[in-house]
Amino acid sequence: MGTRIADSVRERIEQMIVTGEFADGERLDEVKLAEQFGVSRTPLREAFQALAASGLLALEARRGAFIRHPGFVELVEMFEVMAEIEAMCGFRAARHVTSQQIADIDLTLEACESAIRQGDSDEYYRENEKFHHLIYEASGNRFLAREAARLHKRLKPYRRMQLRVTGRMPQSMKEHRTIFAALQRSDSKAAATALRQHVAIQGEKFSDLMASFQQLVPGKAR
Amino acid sequence: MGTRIADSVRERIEQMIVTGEFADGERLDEVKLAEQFGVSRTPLREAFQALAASGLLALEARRGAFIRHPGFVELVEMFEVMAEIEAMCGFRAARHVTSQQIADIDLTLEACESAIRQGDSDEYYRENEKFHHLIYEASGNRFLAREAARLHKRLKPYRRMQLRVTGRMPQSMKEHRTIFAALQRSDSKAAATALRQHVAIQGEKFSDLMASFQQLVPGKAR
DNA sequence: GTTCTTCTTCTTGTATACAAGACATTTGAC
DNA sequence: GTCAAATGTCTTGTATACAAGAAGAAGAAC
Repeated sequence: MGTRIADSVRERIEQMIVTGEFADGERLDEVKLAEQFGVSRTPLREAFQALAASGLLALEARRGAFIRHPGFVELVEMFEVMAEIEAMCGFRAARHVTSQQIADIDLTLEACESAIRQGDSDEYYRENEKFHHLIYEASGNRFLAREAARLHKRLKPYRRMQLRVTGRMPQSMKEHRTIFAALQRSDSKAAATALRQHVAIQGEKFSDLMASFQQLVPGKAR
Repeated sequence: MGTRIADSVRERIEQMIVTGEFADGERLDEVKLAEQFGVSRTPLREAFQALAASGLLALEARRGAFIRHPGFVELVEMFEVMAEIEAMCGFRAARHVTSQQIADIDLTLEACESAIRQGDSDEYYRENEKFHHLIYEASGNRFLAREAARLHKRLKPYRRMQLRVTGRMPQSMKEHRTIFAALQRSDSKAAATALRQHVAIQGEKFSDLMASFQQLVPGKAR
């Protein structure tokens, strides 16, 4: 067994949480889950700790582990921060990006367009993710890149549902092109603004997010 | 025994790490440390996991836990991000700050000045910390506030040594006043700029940081 | 003499056993 | 009848025992 049980358990639980398999505030029973997964409590507890560190779980001393879905307000707050972080990445990327990175980004954009033509939203999603990560890297600040990736991952389930909204894909694509153009001509401010706009929750995106949120976390109005 | 051993152990190790008691890359022996602290391996391992999540430790599968001091480059990168996060807090705080919060901030500033007059750098440090945290809170974005506090804590040891540099305290104080004035007149841009400047590593602060870094993590040039 | 293989030992990863706190239920007193 | 206290059960926190992988040393083959 070369792989760590604790890690695989963590991923499985994480998946279950982000797909909305647990209600908000629900208590996770160590023994039951361990039994269900066919492992002992030790790796399960380690998984709990990791999930708590990511903010998906709240560990209360001697009380247990509780599912902690972000409320709608917190979600909007997170997107607000994400927008600013992405803007920061873009600002720096416009100055530090290499021609190799420009070429890489160009490739993902073409893959994105191909995905749209074929109506393959999963493929679009994957390439979209690559696009953003490439910009994080291009910022030239590796700490920033890691933080951006972390937050990006945290927001994954909500962003994904948003993309399914009709007409969002071509609009998103257009924004990608705007961002790319700004990077190409090393226009820091334009890159930052375009990325901020691209990520920020405003206008109809607001109600789109709200809808996907309701779908994922029903009954948590706040 | 109302407190969790795992937590107290985590804090103790954290303290040991940030005070430079371990060399970079050093491997931490579970058994030895457990023995030294008089606890079993279980809470110690949990502490390791938490420290790894904070980035202070690198856990390599079946190899062990290794001390991971940030290199100088990474440190500068972290301060760069911190500056931007603080700017973001300030920008939002200028719009959302309540009169109660203004009063609270004012109090810490006066405490800061009193600390300077008495040459009490520890007291100044504590009030300085309060000042920044109040601004995080005043941003009105609780997620942002949490993230800012997290990064702030991470940079604690390096900032602290910087403050000891001669003449830094009054300069820092002046900047606090500028920030406060911007908040009072709800000038978002000025608040953001002032905070960015206050936190950013530039000019002589660069060499100050380098010096304190060398002192804390000798022999890690990068 | 060098290199590859094998064995030993050490260390981490996992399971299980034990202790102690928290919550609920029941019983007793007012 | 209601409230409080005590006890019992359940769950988490900690300790220890066991298994498996990795690094290092020793020996054999070339």
